[in-house]
Amino acid sequence: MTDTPPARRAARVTLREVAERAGVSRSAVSFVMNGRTDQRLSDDVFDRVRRAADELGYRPNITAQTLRTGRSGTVALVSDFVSSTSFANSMVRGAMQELREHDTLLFTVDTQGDADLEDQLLHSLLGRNIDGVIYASMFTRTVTLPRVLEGVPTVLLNCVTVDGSIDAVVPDEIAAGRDAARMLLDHGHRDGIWFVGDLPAGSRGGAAWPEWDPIALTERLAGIDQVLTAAGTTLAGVTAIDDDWDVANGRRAVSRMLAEARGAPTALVCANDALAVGAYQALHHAGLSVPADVSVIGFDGSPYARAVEPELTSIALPHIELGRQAAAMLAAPGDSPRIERVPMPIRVGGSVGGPPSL
Amino acid sequence: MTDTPPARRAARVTLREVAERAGVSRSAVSFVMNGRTDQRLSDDVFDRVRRAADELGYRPNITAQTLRTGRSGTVALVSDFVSSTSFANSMVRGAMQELREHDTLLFTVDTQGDADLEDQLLHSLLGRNIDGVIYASMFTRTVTLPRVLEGVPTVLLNCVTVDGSIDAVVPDEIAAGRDAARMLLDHGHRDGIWFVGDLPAGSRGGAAWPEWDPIALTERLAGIDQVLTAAGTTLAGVTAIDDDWDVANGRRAVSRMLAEARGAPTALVCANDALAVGAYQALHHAGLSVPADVSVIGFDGSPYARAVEPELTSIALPHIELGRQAAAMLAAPGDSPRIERVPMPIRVGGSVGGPPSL
DNA sequence: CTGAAAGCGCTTACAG
DNA sequence: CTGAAAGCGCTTACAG
Repeated sequence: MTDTPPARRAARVTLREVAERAGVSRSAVSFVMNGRTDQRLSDDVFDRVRRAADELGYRPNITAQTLRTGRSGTVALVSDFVSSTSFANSMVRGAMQELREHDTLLFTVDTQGDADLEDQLLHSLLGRNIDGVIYASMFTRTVTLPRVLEGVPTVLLNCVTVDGSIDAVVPDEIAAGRDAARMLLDHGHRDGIWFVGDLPAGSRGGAAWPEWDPIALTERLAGIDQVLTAAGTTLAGVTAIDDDWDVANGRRAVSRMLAEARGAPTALVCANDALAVGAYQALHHAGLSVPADVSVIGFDGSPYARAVEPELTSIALPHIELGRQAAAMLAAPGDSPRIERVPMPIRVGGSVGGPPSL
Repeated sequence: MTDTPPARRAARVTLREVAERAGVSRSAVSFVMNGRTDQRLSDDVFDRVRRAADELGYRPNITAQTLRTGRSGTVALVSDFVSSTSFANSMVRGAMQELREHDTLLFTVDTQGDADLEDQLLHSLLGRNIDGVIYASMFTRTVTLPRVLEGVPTVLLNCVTVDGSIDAVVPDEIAAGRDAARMLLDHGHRDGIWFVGDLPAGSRGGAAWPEWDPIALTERLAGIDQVLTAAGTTLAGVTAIDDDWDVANGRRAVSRMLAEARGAPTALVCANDALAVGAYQALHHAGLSVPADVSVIGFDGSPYARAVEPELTSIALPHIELGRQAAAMLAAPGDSPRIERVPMPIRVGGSVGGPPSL
């Protein structure tokens, strides 16, 4: 972008020209354009200015306003991968929608998890007088807020700081775990419920991002445990997944589990939809059908859920709503740090039924 | 965002302070910061300025630079739905990556196809002195460039104008169609090749966006026709899809087709991956297996392709590369309108084999 | 009720 | 080789 000529520079009408045409001072035009009725300008002046502005097609130079006021009507969504990958991307949509209501435009920036790049981008954004930052993560996890953001209005999206000192919006994973367990109990399952997708012993956050600490898994399991415990039972087992939570690993893990498990499972709760699809395949190979023989629940509400037959019942990540609420929080600053937990809706497919014994 | 205090306003170091600390003029600081060696400043001045800037943690106020120069180091990706939906969203990623190389930040804006909203957003962006616009569409189609963009450096992403007068980057759909056909011919298919996914007679662009004119379908079919014709054969048939190109409609259409078709198909080319997944299901219900009885090819390279067994062979939309090239084109303006056709890579799964007769 | 003036933080001819 | 000054297009006390 070094040698492009400035966009439409010559053509733009300026406030001064509006003032001249309307025969008033520049102050008056400014007041009218900003709808400041507290200046008790005459109706006549209001009309003349509006007309002149319309006729000239005047559009305020927001850069100049920003320089003067320090406010840009601009916000940045800074994330690791959110805006550049399909998964989780709807958070951007939610944020954009809400920001529209506040006449605020959105910068979108991904750091790929690179701290230097992040620092550079944040400085670049701050140099443009952004009014605030939505700091987002693709996976729900704990983060450390970059130091540059101290003093900058910031809301965390899909992540939290360890001390909970920063406004944050996260999915309600514990409730989601409870919902999954409750749904299975309601269908009559009890002692044959397995969880598919624990991390390999000793690891945190999966192979791809070993240093990350995903709280989704922990909380989903916690929610499930709560409900099962209250019902006087417990998970029949938990199967680890070696690497990524993808279809092939799900198939492999469930095949192994079916071969090894004493007492056939009646239901599988899978850490995400891709694993659940793998589970479908493993069940199919074992001659078991969903949901007649085994019920399956996934998490995420991803396209995977609609790619299988019967469609997968999945507890969806409310990405749009997460994004929207983060933007709303940024727009309406509160005093104490707020941690908003957004409910995860259940997308009902046909993958949950009663246990085969009933 | 009306009542937030300006971000870090008080804290920012200004060029004047650097000048004072270094004991030089503001001009000198400006020249040093912009690396202008043509001013023949002494090495001593250079050093003193750099040191002062470092010590004070000086960061130029880009808003002020923009006001002065008319250039903001900022570009907008304006689209219908690209940045707010998962599909096609990787175009944003490609654009961001390329823009990084040019120290340019990206505004992201979706109009939901609403012309008024689009107009409003474009004015808002232009008022912020953006240097250029990437005008993108979720589906490959023809567009009319908004009038506000006349005179603004613009590159079309995944769309073209009817007259081809604006720089554009689109996937090479014709070549993709050819590739699909050639792959099937290479595997020995010939007279049993069906296409799944034509529009219902008389409609354009699908039920959801009736006024749109998707060129993908036309061009894919054209490419297929070219190759089959050259090989002395032709499509055995084309099945229409009523509404959206989704899994359920694909299943229904292929079931119907299998029931009605004279001469069993040996291969299905599906207009997108979701339809292909539906085709898998229909074939399965009919007791046919992929690829032993019927080969299947999809388009898009979406997650659907990995949700089925065997994995679907799909001709992928090169979203990242599309975005990257659009950004590169914007950064390096050429004189004549350029239409760049980006190859669509074949993601080989296990869904293509020889026809059953071989 | 209205207008002249200062100033936001830069860049860049221009004079010395 | 360096510095003082104008100006980008606004907003906003301040004086009238």
